[in-house]
Amino acid sequence: MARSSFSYLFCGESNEAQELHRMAARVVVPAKQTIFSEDERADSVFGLSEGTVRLFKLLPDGRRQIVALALPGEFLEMPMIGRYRHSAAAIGEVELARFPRKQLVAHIRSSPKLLSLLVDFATRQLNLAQVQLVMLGKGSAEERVLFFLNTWRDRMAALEPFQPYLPLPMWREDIADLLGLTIETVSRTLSRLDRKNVIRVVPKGVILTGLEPPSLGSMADSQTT
Amino acid sequence: MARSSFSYLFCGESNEAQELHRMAARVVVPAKQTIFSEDERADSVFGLSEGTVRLFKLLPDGRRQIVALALPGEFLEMPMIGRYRHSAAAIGEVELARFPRKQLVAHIRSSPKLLSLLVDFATRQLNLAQVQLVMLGKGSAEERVLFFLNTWRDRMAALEPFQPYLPLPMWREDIADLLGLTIETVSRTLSRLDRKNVIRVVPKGVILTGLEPPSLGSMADSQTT
DNA sequence: CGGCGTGTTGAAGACTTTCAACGTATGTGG
DNA sequence: CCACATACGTTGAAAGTCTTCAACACGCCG
Repeated sequence: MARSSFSYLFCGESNEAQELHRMAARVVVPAKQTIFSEDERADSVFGLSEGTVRLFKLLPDGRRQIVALALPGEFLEMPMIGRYRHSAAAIGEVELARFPRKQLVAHIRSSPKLLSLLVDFATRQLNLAQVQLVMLGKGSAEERVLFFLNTWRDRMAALEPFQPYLPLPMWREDIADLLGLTIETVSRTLSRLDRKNVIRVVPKGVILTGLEPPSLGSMADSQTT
Repeated sequence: MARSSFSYLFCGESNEAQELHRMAARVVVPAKQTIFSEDERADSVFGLSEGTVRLFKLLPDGRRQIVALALPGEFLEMPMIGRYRHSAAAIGEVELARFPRKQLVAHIRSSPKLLSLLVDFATRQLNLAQVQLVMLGKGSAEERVLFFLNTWRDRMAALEPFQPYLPLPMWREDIADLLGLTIETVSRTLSRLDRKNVIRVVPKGVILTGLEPPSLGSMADSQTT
């Protein structure tokens, strides 16, 4: 099994990973394609092997809020639930592991190890969501953008060694919908940070020149003792 | 064991509830008292038996964001984690079940039933957080207040039969910090909704006169098939 | 009865959004 | 290989919403 497959990333090198892997179908989805939509029956469960996926909710009038950006090793939704609670779409081309839900659920229920991993995963997601709540509730436009860049940098660093060049595979619209801003405000804020020499805005990313750790701690760890 | 104890509310009438109950110490905390603070070592895990608890994060400059309001039957934090990820404070007087964390964790790990319940709980919390993300990111002041009232009404209805009078045990400041607004804006918005005959503002609550279901669906269910 | 914590209302100010125009990049077809 | 079309990004000016600062009202408890 490849080190870059979802099952390995989620479970590590274990029997559980092997078993998950056997159960999964590899699916490649082209950029910008929808993977599933909110309220659909969740007959499949998806794990992300490669690429970035936006998880979002739509309001009746078309407003969109991104609730999370998924990275490799993460489920696109909580697996035990029978209906998708948000929509998912590929940002660039992505590679997914698709599981038949009934089969996956039965397997998870029978494995304390997997249940524990799932609790840890959910805990991590909850932490991420709550930190983002703080940003949306209390942060100015500049704080939100800096928070996003810091968070993104930390999450990327967990996948590959740090580089001053931080790739941003998503569009301005995605950043805006994640931070509860408009694309214009995001653009203006990035420009202002560039003028202040905090970052350098380059195509498809930024170069971090003067970025200190965020004020909310790295919320990536879910130490499980 | 009382029907109103945390263990019963969390597990239902089962052996697991009995065992949890044995492990718990009953603690009563007076109104406004802090229960634990963010970043402290989480040697105890708390479940809520009675009352309302605010879970919040503080920014270095003192700004406060409430990430959730806990109701009876809910853990105040994810139990498997060694350090509190947010602070908790009693709104009115509350009754808690306090568990020694090491013991509780060991017990949970050994019980697939409890692990499953925990996954379901985490899933529900994640859904709540994500719906709130949408509100904070995309909602106007009026939408946020209506969303809060609807959500609160739904959560209360799950505990006791619906009444047109909706008690609001928390202060204006809590509502403001939950919705990412100021107390003045909350107050003005409630007054405006009163003038529009959508609600009637009364001491310690509101009377719902013309409130339709929220636009985001009841996010209380985490159907687990 | 008085005082403090809490809630409401008003007016000025700040920040983000909206609407609009312009710039830049990418990719396809001639 | 260039030209143009389209999608994405940036910038400006006006407008709107929420915040801030301030004053006042209400209610509870000593």
